[in-house]
Amino acid sequence: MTGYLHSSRILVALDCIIFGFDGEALKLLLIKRNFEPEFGNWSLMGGFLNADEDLHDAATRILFTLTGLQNNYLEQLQTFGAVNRDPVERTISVVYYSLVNINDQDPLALKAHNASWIDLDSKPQLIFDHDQMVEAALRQLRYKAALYPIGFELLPEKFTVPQLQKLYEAIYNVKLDRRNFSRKIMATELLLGTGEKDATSVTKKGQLFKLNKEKYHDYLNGYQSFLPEFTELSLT
Amino acid sequence: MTGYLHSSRILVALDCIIFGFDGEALKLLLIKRNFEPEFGNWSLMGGFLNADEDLHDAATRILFTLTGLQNNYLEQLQTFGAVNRDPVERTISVVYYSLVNINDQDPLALKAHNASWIDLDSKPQLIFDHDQMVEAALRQLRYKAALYPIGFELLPEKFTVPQLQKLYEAIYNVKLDRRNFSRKIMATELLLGTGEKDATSVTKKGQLFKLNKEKYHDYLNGYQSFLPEFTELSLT
DNA sequence: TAAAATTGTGTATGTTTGACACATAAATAG
DNA sequence: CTATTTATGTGTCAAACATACACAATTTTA
Repeated sequence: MTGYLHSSRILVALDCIIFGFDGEALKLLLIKRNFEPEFGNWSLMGGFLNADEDLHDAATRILFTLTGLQNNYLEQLQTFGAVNRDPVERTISVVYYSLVNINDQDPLALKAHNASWIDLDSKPQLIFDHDQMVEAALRQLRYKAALYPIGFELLPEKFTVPQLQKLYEAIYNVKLDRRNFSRKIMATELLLGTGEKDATSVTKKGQLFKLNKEKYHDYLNGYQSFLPEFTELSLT
Repeated sequence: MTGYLHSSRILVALDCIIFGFDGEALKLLLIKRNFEPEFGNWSLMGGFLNADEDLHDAATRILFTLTGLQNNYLEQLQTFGAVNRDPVERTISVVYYSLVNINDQDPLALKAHNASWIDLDSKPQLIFDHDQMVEAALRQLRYKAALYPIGFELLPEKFTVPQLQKLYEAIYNVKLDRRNFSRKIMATELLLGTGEKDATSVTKKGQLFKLNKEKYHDYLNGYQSFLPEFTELSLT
């Protein structure tokens, strides 16, 4: 029934949950607001939809503005539309979440927006309904990462199996068995050995792998499912 | 960054995908439009968000208007926001999907809106991007019904195990083994026997069950997962 | 009254998960 | 430089689960 003339045109915002991983914990890129409203409080990065702009393009723009990155994993999450969610003016917010490699971002852009990476565990209270948005994003990340190998989006191009394991442990907040995890991952054929060894880590032993792009896209397109057992984990 | 004054206020529509089940096939409640634009073509039921109305309330209102039903399963799916998706005016559409018992609706409301139940398999082409919406809704239904027992929302209060099986076969477009399905379902403890037998079906033998509401809510809240093996099915 | 169809329960097999042992290589402490 | 500690890579085994298939009982249909 779209297409009627109608009087209620409404402000459409976008907010973006940006996930990163530093090798130990899941992190969020948050903004300490140096502008009104809610000056001094923490929030997600956001912006408004322009009249001549696709929704997804707007999310891409907002992400680029903050991180300097353009080709990240970016997926629409949900739209928040309670009447009083923004006290200033009725605004609905289309929420996206993004997975980025924490090393790739533009530090100047971050500084300019007063943004910093915060451990998910020690997240401050956010403005408006942004806490609910983060909660929903984490749920979605957990679901999605169980069926599709999107976790790799959070890692650098080359990584070790234990690094990958730590990532999944951080996402699902569980301890996994090294041996079983390794076997499982290797069986997916998603990892290509590079022959190199990890030089950055404290312990130098891990073999560096990179992603098998072809297999990766097969999994993304759903021809096979990734680690379905994680779908059963209680998501506390 | 919500809260700025900003000039781009945009028309916000809602469209609703309504799933039903007639014992054999999954069905959609669709509208043959007797109004402009796109007069004579098929579309989803939709409407516009009022300025003083929560998003979810608006979806509930639209569903009620068409079906006369108020307490159905109703979940937000995704927001569609391509610039030219609606040729009349820039409109973003927040899409909801709903699961209803096909016997419970108000026939007068359906008539008044020129709506009818159409087999998913023989769906006509819909206006604008509504075909994409239906596709996304089916994907979501398949995902959700694998982890949560929301399929029951499509059945009458009392039903037989074979009826339930047919529903899952329709949702996932597969053939399931009677014996294994029955065992699996009984193990969930979601079914309470009523002692009665099915009088309506051609074959009168099936025992009628009803839903164990308590267990049902446990599953919905994610304390256990339902039939996770379906998450692995190829969703063609 | 017999045959066909549908429902309910049982059993066997192959696969996968999850728990744990051992060997090897690298880093660290003395 | 050597021994100890730490982290990584591969292997085995039992329990749980999915899958395939057999048979009995009841109702419908011919």
